[in-house]
Amino acid sequence: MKMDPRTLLDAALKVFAREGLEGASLRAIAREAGCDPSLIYYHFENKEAMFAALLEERIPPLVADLRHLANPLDPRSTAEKLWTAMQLFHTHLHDSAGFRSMVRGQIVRGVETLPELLAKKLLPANLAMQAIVRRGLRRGELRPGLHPLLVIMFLLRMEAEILDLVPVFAQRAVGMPPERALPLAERTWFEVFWRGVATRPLDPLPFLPDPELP
Amino acid sequence: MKMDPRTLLDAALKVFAREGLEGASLRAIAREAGCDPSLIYYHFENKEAMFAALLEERIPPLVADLRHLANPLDPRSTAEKLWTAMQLFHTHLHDSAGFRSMVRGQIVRGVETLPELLAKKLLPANLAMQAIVRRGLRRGELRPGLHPLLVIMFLLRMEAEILDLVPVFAQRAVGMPPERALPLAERTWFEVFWRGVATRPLDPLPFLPDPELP
DNA sequence: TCCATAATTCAACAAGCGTTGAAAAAGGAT
DNA sequence: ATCCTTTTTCAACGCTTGTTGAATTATGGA
Repeated sequence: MKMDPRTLLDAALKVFAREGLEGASLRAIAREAGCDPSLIYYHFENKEAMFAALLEERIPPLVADLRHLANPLDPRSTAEKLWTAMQLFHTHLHDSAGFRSMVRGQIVRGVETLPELLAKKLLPANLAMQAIVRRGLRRGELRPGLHPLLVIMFLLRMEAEILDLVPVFAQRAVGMPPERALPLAERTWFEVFWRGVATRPLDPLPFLPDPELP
Repeated sequence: MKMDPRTLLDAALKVFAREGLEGASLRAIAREAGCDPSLIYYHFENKEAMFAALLEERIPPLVADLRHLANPLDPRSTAEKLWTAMQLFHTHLHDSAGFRSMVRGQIVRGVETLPELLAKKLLPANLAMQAIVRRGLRRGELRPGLHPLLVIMFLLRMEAEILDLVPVFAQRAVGMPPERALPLAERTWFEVFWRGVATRPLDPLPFLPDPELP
């Protein structure tokens, strides 16, 4: 019947997103894919290798897009670049709740093998983000004195938080379906963030999408 | 030798903070307390009951303080109230990394018995925070149109994030010992947040502590 | 000192985990 | 059909987990 490794990865992604890296059991992944757990070991070295494969699909394209964005010749404003960076994280990682929770959880817990690999892979993304922020500081678009790392942490951690929590909270708390609440939360967050870090917080942000869209 | 349940709770707190609710094993807690795992069942009904006991110690005082703060007769500005609210979460929950990760993790995962109890306990805290935000909106201190729940989520989730991540990142990324990096990050975050949500973002915030303190 | 009760440990359970080696099934070429 | 190789399943190992009932030790009052 020849199982496509793709199917296994898709199943794994589903389970990782629900349960996180440690919470996702091979048996659950196998159940999701409709096969025996041991079959996974025929196609992948082990569970972490599956996760690494999923990251490998997502991180390089994200890094490439971020590098493009950080190019100083790109004439867009720092505001628009940061907004776009946030959207890039959304489009590349929105289905990787397992990834997000792991990055966060494992960083707090200590250094193991996977986060180290992860840190290496994500370093270029971090550098690209820093380049954008430093350029914004030099050009006077960002308030002087802000620590670039804190700026990046604020923007991206909250975006991850929104991706995780808003779909759950939306219906019961805001009374909105997630597909409307998510763009609203992201837009609101970026406005708050940008006013917070900008030298001229009251300048309009014409690149933001219309919040009144149906 | 009569083991004080207090000692068990302290040991549990340590392990919960390191490993989270699911990651913390009874055997690890028992090791930390220097006793047999089964002894825990003599003093507590089960693991979740231990966790609930820890919450029981912390949430009511937090709620009481927040209620005081939300009192409309308290003449302080909305900015100072929100800053104080953030500090209250810090002082009451800074040692409860397990609590923070659980609230976040379990909310995403779905509703089980403990989070439901938790939601009930935290509802008054949520209402007090909402009261502060709505009062700020009425008085024109907060930008009109902001969703109160998003405002609260932004402020407190990032505070939790800072408590979790800054102690880890401080040394290696910002080059500071945590005891200096943490106040800096909190202060910076609140400035960003307040400029983001305030009607007059450029007004000074005289109640903030001096960032240049030794 | 004896004894009832409280406090603690021991040993084991069932369940779930990641993983493995061998057995079974399926597929393709001759 | 046969043979070889690729793919899949079965059964099990060793480990950790939460939990429990019985056995053991400590404690305090008569």
